[in-house]
Amino acid sequence: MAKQVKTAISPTRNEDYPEWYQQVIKASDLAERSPVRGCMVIKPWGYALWENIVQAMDNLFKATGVKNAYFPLFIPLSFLEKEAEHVEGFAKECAVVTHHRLEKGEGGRLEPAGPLAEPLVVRPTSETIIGDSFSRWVSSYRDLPILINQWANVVRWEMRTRIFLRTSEFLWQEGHTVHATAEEALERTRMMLDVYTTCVEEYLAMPVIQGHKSPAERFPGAVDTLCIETMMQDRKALQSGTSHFLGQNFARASEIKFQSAAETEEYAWTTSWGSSTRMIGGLIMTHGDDDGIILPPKVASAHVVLLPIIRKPGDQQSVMDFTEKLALELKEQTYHQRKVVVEIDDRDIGGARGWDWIKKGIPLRVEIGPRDIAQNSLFVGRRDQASNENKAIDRDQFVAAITDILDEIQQNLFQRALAHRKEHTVAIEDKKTFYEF
RNA sequence: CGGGGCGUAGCGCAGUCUGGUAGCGCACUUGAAUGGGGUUCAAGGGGUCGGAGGUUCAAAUCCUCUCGCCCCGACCA
Repeated sequence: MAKQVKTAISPTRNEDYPEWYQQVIKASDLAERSPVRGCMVIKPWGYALWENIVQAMDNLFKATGVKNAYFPLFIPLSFLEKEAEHVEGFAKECAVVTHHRLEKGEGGRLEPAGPLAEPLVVRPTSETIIGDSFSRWVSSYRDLPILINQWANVVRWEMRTRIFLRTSEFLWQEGHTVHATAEEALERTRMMLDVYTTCVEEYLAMPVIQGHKSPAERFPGAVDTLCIETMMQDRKALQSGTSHFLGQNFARASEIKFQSAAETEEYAWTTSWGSSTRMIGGLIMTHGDDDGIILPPKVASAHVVLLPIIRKPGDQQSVMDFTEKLALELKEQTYHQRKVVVEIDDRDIGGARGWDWIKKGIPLRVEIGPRDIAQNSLFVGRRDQASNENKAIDRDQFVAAITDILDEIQQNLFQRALAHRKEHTVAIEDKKTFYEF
């Protein structure tokens, strides 16, 4: 008799949301905790998801004229001291490198040796080190604008970490631009917020609300910080990207000056904008259900898993042939600039196999047995539908329709998240009502 | 960093109060039977009991210190 298990994940979201989050990640095969405090190991299933997000976002950046570059991991301590408010905000929570050698000490232990003349800070963000380069890249208004992005890791020694949502080290992109006028810099600040909105809504299927951060929440040294927020299933908001108008603050700190057409020397206007692996945390908390994560097709690590069902040894050959031929045809389909990614799972582990893929959030599961082959059909389960709602679909129709089905899932996930947000949003016009609420 | 909880096999836990041969479930390996929703049976492998020091004939268990994890709070640029 099959074990009576109602949901693949325990506890459910309603029972204990934070614990559900931990469990759903464990079951998803996306990532795991590492021996290093607050740091995570991103496993292949999770990294493929990140690569797809990177790809989508990178294309959107480049479409606005942004180019990628790379700057050092280490920032001289003195660089961080240049911008007064920046100093305030970044004085804490940084990893600092003070030595450059290890020596064998007492009892064979390795001990730091060779103190550095100036400590190096592992970048928590790169305004200052990139600003240093910009100061040399800019001398004339003809050099502007400069539109740079880097994909990198950064370290922020947070007191409390949660996998994907806030880790000591995380992967992100940081864009840094330099402009001749405040208007142009402001326009860029808003433009990149729109790019984030597009990416998060169209690829991650998460409805976004744009806004301004309060002065207290503003990036240290910024004149204005714009952000996008998304509502999780526990009805809390998650910041999923920020875009900063830095005014001339960092230009003054880093001496980014240029000669204008009117032959005057002026400080440039800069922006910076970032988004990180936290988006994956948001994705999990937006779409996940009590059976695990649900990956939106446009960024899913894989689109469809084929599950051959072999009952008798004699069926092995014909089922596998049918499966592999189907895989080849599916892989030829293109879904939003990406070839359809197909997994074949022929492990002989019974029903646990299907549940593995449900927990991993793959959009489509296809069971292939002798019965299906006889009828040239497939038994298809969609991750955005109940786990027992599988349907028989004609094989050739499925191949022809797979991109439409994936689109349907993508849309469905977005609409579901949007409905959830609407249901739990209240418009409040005055302070009194707000505090009462 | 403050409050609370917890560290025993890959995961989840019992054993700790009352010191006496290291256990259970799942996972894993092998074999067999099954087979379209977590199947069953059998036989196996795997543990410095987070770490260090102490008490004792004897420590997972008692004492001291320490490290780490989870939740809440502050922080989250």
